[in-house]
Amino acid sequence: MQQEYNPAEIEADVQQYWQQADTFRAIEDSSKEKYYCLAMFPYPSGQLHMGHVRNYTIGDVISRYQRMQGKNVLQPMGWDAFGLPAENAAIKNKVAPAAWTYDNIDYMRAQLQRLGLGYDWERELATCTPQYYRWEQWLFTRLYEKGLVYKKTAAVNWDPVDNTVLANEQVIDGRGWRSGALVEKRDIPQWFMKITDYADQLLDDLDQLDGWPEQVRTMQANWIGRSEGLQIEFDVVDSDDTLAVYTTRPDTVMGVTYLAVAAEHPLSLKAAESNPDVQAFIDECRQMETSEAAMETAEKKGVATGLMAIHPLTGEEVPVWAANFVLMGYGTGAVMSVPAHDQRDYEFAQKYGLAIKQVIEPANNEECNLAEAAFTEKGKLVNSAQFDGLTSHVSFDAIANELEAKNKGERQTNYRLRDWGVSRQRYWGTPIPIINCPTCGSVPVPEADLPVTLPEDVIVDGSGSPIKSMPEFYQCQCPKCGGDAERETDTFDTFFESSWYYARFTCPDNDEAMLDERAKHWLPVDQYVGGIEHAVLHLLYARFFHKLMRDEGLVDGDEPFKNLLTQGMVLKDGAKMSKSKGNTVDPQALIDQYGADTARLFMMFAAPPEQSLEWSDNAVEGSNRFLKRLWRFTSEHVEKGTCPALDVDNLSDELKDLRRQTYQALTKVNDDLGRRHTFNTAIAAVMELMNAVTKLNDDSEQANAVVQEALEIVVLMLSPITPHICHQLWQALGHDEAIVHATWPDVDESALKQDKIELMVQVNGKLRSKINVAADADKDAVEAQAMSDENVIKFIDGKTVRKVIVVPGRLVNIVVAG
RNA sequence: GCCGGGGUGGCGGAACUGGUAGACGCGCCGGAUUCAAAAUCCGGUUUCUUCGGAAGUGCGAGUUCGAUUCUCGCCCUCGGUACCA
Repeated sequence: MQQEYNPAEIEADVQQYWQQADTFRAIEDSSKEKYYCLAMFPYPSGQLHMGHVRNYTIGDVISRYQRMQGKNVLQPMGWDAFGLPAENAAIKNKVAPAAWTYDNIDYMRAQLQRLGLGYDWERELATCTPQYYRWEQWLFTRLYEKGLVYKKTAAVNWDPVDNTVLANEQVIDGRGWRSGALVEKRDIPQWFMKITDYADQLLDDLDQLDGWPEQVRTMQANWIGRSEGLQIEFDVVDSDDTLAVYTTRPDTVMGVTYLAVAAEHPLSLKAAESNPDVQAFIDECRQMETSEAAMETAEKKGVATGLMAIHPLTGEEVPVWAANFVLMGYGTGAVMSVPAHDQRDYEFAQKYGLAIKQVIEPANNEECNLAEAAFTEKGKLVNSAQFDGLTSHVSFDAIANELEAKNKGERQTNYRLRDWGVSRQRYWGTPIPIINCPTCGSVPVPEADLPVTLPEDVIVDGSGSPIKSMPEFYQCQCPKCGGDAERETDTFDTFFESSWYYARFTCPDNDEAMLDERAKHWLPVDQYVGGIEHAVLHLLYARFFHKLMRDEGLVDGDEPFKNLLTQGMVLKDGAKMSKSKGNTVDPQALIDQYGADTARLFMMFAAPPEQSLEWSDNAVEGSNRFLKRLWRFTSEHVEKGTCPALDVDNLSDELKDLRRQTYQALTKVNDDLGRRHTFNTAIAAVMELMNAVTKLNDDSEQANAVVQEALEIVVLMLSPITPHICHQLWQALGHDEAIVHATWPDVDESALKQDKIELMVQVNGKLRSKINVAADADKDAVEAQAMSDENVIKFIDGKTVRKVIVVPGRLVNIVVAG
């Protein structure tokens, strides 16, 4: 064994061994328990960043640990290859998005291999290949036939200078990021998926996901936002029009003093024909950003349309206002306003001098001051005619019944969740497999004609998608009538591809079907690992897709991901690493300098996976130092030659102690790796054990045997985290079989036994002494020993003992008076 | 704005079920080794202190024999907010 730790050499050798032995190839084997571990696949942006290193190391550690538990592990890797950055790079560097993407994939694949991640590369896939995306095109046409897909107009951000649609992140302070032009809202026809048809399932099935973090389930439940309420119809004065609004607070309906409609609402548009103020307001609203955050934080503005609506219960006339905070694409595009009991309505009413009418008073004797703010709690009804005196709760049914009887209202379940708009006016994505025929309308591309292949040899110049000006792409015949028709030139939202890749990994080579029996073998994913930023959108869409595929008979079970680990971000100087901030650290430099094992060890040691991780050059050095120490110590130990068998019954106290520490560390690491996924504390436990092993000052043969046992367990415990060095150390410790095939060690319970344990003694909750007691001592004996302790007497002498609390195995607290 | 996290020494973090606050590592300080340095090894390291102790986990209250942990109200910060992935 070499004296010097040489990671570059070791890692190259070990990686070559894995490759030659095809170690990580996953083959379906029903005789072993399967374990499917998946880390969220990367967008091939060019190089790996630290977030990737962290993500994939976590997945690899879990995979290797489970493999040592005897599971048949599947750990695949692929590329989320469609997306905006490829088009931006194409404009900047004048390369086609496809070529840029494939180059990036080649480079990043090599980086992943250099990290020693145990993937089954046979299953690699890239979503930008027709072999992959043809199946989502196929599924889309199936869903079209089922009526789960429809077309409607929806708003996009339009850059009038670049003549292109912008993503929300490309709109900065209301202006296009490249042109600087004021961005406008533009309504265009787009495809939608009826995710709202699955809203109840997506909500209810969250209960099945006990392997998910509670916070993610809560976020998803809030996002879906199921509510029970009432849809109420208002007639419009001097018109046949009616105005529908939805409310979860029918108890406040008697307090409605105005209605608010979206700027693009038909009533606003109608009013604008004769009212230039309304037209001016509509024009102004067209220059608003479409993002929810921008809408909610923008100044609330409105204009009276001049129209009046009739309150369905009181018959009173209330004004109809157009307001910028009401979204046309959400609900009915209109809301009822109760300024006395809704804070936003209150502020709007104050600003425009609209009436505030109290109809709820606090149920208990609380104060409420409507001169200062709205009273938004539930309570007791007042100024509400026949409903006076009812509680908010009881009045729900009374008012709903009354409105239903008058045919002016209907109980309704609503969701905050909106249908999924999947159309993108971009080039680098999956073509939407629809043909628009002047006579037949929208016609799905027949299965035999799939895939609709995206041309890859194109020039992207920032003035819109190239396939929109390629007749050879869009000119076609209608599959129904045979007449001239045009292909859809929009592409899918890239969340489409990432919504089912986890399933395709089970059978990526199948060119006859989207999925086959292997999907039923491997799914669900046993452990999914990825960034917390995907807590809602990606994970919700993937859950939706799983249910769609289930209903097509393609997969079993309701949910795709049994357990979820959401990892935190990698920071430097407290901020997310980004090119614009100039605070990036290149993982390649880290690997080149210290090797993959040091990179992996640092990543796992610096913080628990769910928390953000602060980058530190010094701490990397520390991780490297530990590996060097481990290498040197093992090498020195091996030099001493083979050691005799352990004689566990005749060891010195010191050696017994070391054996106890060894198995205490193993117990801790078992729990940290297997259950808690707190790799940082597992590593700390191993370091602590190594400190104890190093300190042992005993040259006897039996000491050598105890050290051998400890080192073997240390190497086994570390091997999922730093697999290369452990592979070599395992051989040096005298094993012929590669450590990757070794099984996880068992705890020797007899080594953990202790005769005496240390207890803390507190007086009035303050630590005053520590006592050693027999491990099996009863409460009375422990209490007596604590009371007679010298340091304790100092604090209780002459005082009345009120109470003594004995927490077995932990502490004694003596409560005294005076 | 709304939804969900986080805040503990000089720094990253530990304390898992309400029971020793600061494990482990970094940094720093002192020592050994060295002609010297690097590397390595050993020891110390929350703050204050009259050396008895006292205070201390973002801020302010509360529950408890006992609170980093539970409750309420704030402050700061991060993620998401439906066309970034």
